[in-house]
Amino acid sequence: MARPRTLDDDELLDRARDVFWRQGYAGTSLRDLTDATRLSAAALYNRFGDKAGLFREVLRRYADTGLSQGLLPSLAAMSDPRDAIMGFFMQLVALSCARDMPSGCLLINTALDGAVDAGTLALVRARLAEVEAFLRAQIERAQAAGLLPAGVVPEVAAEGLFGAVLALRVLARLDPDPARLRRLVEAAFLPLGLSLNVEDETL
Amino acid sequence: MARPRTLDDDELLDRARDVFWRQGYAGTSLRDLTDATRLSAAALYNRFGDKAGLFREVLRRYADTGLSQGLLPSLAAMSDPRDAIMGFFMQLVALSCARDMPSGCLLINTALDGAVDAGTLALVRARLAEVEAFLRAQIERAQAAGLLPAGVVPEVAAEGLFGAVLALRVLARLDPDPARLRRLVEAAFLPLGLSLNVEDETL
DNA sequence: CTTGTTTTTTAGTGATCGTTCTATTATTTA
DNA sequence: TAAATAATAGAACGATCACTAAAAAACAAG
Repeated sequence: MARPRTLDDDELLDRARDVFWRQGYAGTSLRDLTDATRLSAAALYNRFGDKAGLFREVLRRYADTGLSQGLLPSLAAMSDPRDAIMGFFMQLVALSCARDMPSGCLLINTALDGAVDAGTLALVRARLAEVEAFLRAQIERAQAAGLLPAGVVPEVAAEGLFGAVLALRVLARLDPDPARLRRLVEAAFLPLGLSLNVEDETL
Repeated sequence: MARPRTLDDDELLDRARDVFWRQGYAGTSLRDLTDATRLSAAALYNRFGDKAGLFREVLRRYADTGLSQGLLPSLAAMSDPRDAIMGFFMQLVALSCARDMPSGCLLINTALDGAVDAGTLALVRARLAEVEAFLRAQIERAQAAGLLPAGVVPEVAAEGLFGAVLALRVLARLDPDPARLRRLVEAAFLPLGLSLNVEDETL
């Protein structure tokens, strides 16, 4: 009953994501986005309202596919919560060293971007809070199973691991050395008595 | 022999710094800078060449006054290197909670800003490396004085503390809760057997 | 084929971008 | 006072900014 789209939303958002990821929000122009999507500016505005609206959808999909609908549920389904935690950080280190993707985390980059509006920043905060909630849940699960050292407070331990996530994603832009990133994760694991599986060849 | 400047470089750079700090590099226009400095765009270009050159000078002065010429030497002069380390993080927490300054660290914000050129990014890396070098030097000094637990490797320990710095400055924008920031520092201090002076009223 | 609906492109809007040319202003030195 | 020098402001540069009105294009339903 209507003209079909030449590019579905998901593919469009993925292409726009790569541009925003590499250049930042303010550093990305509508021209950059039309070049990347092969769509006219008017077509983008018809779908997403304005540049900020498109960016918010990009962030939402980035968090959905990268966290909420992908990594986190599959990790949370693991039988040993310690494996879930270690798997999360192994994935993070691997992503931080991947050469075919922009460095760092789009959510964290955006959190430090002064050019984004308050609403978008709130979105970033909420999606990053999901990460900390995941870590806290796994720690609580591990504690209930008696898998953690005595004296571990889940909220505090989750804060510590979340801090390691932040440090990891910033270091990914400053000095993306896999060995260094692994040492940082090891240090964050110390209070929990955990250690990365060094024999994993994906690292 | 020539017309005097209506605003010296230091004051000019400080005003430009606040704008860049709040809005990011790409998010700051020449108009923003002329408004903040009360100088014409041509005057800025006469002094600094272009926007990127001005920004580099802003970063240099930010690092000079905030680190190289201010905090770090005075801390390094302390008799107990553990006090130097603790003082550094106490200062960082205090800065991260100060309401009269833009949140976060200009250097780290810039590190994650995709709109800056490679030369500027190299400058950021170098100045942040000074911080890690300072931490490493204090750890080595403490170790030589037998003030640290056995088995501490200065390079690795310094990496850990530097990671805490990064996490702290990102959290300052995400959730600037002083108590939370202090807990993060305490966690980073654990491997060194250190602890913040909780009775310090500046925190 | 016609109608209705939605997406698309085309072609622009005024505003603002970073930058530069030119002339003026303010000062020191001779 | 005159010449030299540097800093400044004013005015404009073409380019690009985010954004939009209007019409063409591409389908489904009748």
